[in-house]
Amino acid sequence: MDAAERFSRYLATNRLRLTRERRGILEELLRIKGHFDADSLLVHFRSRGLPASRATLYRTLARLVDAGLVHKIEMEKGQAQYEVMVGRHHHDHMICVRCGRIVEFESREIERLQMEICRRKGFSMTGHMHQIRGHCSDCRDKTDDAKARRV
Amino acid sequence: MDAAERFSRYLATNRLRLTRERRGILEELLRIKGHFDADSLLVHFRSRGLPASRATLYRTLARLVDAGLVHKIEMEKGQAQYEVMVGRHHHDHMICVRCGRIVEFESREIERLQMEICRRKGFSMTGHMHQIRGHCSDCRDKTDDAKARRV
DNA sequence: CCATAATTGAGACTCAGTATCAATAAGGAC
DNA sequence: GTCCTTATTGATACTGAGTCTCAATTATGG
Repeated sequence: MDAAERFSRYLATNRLRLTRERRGILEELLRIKGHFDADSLLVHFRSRGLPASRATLYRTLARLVDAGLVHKIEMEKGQAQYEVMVGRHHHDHMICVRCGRIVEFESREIERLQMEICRRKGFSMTGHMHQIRGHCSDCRDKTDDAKARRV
Repeated sequence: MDAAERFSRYLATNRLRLTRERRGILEELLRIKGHFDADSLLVHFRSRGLPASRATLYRTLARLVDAGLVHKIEMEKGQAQYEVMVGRHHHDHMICVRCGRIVEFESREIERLQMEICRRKGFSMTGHMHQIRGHCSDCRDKTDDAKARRV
């Protein structure tokens, strides 16, 4: 079952409608790789004359997240980032506080420990957010250089 | 070394000044247990006639976070939550999406795995945010009841 | 094709936090 | 203590990211 099909079914089961805008947005998103935010997506759409207002983009992204086709990455500040989850499985993110680079990671072991913690505390998990903040390999080197020069 | 002393030293080393407002805010925070947000803190201060404007509260909280005396919990939406970290060590949070309850957890093992992941990816961690979202024990029961009734 | 209800888009609005800037007040030098 | 420099404060304006409103439009089921 492909992404379009999955979205159709999601919409149908929720008594929502498959509109031209929704179809267009999903179609275009499937072409995008990596992370993006809602407003740059709007610019992208406008620049190609694709139909979609700001409101509709935000609304459709929320639907796609709900349908499990897109993942929203809440940032500490600034705009949320999104990524298409078609053909990928769950992962978390390391975010470079210097250059903004987002590096993915996954750990079965951490996921398992999380479940275990929830079980112990009587919590039923619906989701989680695990972000590691720091300097990516490139920026770490630059920072080291800066330090070295300063000494 | 107590909290006031730690804050003084932090301010001194950063060429910042220990003002009446800053002293008062820290003093009052030390009385508070649990989690709180900036605006309810403002209401609290106003109701007792303590001196502090909204701007100063936000600014001072940022300083206290920087000094390591307070921890800021970025929420998915709505206001950030804060908690005083004096005499406590690091932990992460489970947040009930139904009632907003915040439950703390800690896992040496997860911390260790995080470090390991960073090492492997050449990332140098400056911090992390790990939030588990779901239903707390109370709300889970309520939800189950609701489901049961619906059937 | 019709009726109904969901959707859209333009722009107003909200919310949480930040910036501005003149008045005030620390903190160090003397 | 007095003076000087510079940080701080508070009232308020502003910002950014996202949400809401509502009349016009359009998908869907009958």
